[in-house]
Amino acid sequence: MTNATTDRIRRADAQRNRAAIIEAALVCLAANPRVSMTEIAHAAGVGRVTLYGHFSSRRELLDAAAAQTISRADAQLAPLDLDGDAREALELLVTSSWRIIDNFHGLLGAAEQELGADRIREHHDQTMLRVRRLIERGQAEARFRSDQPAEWLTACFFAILHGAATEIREGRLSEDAAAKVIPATVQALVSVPAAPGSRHP
Amino acid sequence: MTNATTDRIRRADAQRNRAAIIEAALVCLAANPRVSMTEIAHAAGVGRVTLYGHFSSRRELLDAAAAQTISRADAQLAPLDLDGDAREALELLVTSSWRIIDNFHGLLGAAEQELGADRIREHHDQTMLRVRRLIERGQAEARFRSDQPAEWLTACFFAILHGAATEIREGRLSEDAAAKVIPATVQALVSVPAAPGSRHP
DNA sequence: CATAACTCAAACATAGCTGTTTGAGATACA
DNA sequence: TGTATCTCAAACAGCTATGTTTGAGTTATG
Repeated sequence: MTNATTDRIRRADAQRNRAAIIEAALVCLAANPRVSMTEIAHAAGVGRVTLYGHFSSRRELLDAAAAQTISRADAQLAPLDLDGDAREALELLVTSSWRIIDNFHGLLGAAEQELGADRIREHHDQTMLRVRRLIERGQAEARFRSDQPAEWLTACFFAILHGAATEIREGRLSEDAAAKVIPATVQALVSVPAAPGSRHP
Repeated sequence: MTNATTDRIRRADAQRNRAAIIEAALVCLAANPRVSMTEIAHAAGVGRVTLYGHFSSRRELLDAAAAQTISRADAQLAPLDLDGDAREALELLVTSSWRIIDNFHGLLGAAEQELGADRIREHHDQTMLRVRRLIERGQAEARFRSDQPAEWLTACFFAILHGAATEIREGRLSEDAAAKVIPATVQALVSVPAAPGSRHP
């Protein structure tokens, strides 16, 4: 089984299994960045030897999973126009990205142990920077709270997204409900707080 | 070296080392629930054999770390009077607990691999329930937003606290700054949002 | 000061995981 | 249908980490 073969000439079953392995890797890594290759194989419904037949090392599997995640992120995030109203831009970003950011999280965790996994880190850094820039712009325009550092608000953004992914993974939150609460929660995070003296109804 | 010996009759150096090992375990587990015993020993400034001299297994060390965390939590959280104004109660809870909740997080992660680590899970569940009850009360009193499930707001509470701990651990947030932004962020999470039509300054 | 407690380098055994090989059976495809 | 690809059980090798033992040196304590 030569891994240098392009997808185009793989048999149907090999293609299916390869895709299943990558998907299983992303799911398992999100839950546990140190998941074993045996578990990933099992989650993909293939044997361990088959997994190694497709990816000769953990590193190679991580790279393939990263490439797929980056490709998906590029397809979903790059086209986003974040130049309009900061609130609406943030909501658009949240709505488009919350599912995929959890994949980054798992891969980043795994990448910590694999020296050289620069691509995934760099891509995630770009995403973080993008979020941060948007938050900074919202602050400059007084659309977002500026009493807290943008860096902290960015960290909160990701914390909430990952928290949501965990809730979904553990069955406590449905995807439908998530699509509603996540954007609202992120908006709450960045909203300018009411004046200290004002009372809420 | 008999581990059944009570602390009272341990030599001073043994007491110091034992405490250092537990503390190192909590710190290391918070960063990585699967940290090796070798790393914990190193972080504690002792040899691996010394660690095993004090704790005959990973499980025993986890239990001791859990016992200490529970004891600290009890000392710090149990006396809190959460019966007053929901906003103030939540702030009190945040201010008192954010440092210790990260210890629970690491221990819970480690506990996932150790069947029987029920005490730490149970204690954490109690804490979660306590937060959730408070949030529910705040919702019932219209002091907190009720358009999102209390369960979700509880998850966000913990996500923010853990996010903060990570930021501190990685040097991006100082403890001083954390003491300011965390309570404000948690308040933002639960605050009743402004009416959809109102505009912010 | 004498002695017990404590520490730890070195070495050992074992378990679990990664990575590899082999060959028979299954699957895909022309 | 023939053939190449693909899969995987079984087995192997090597590595890492856990848990254990030994004995010499260090530290604490009465």
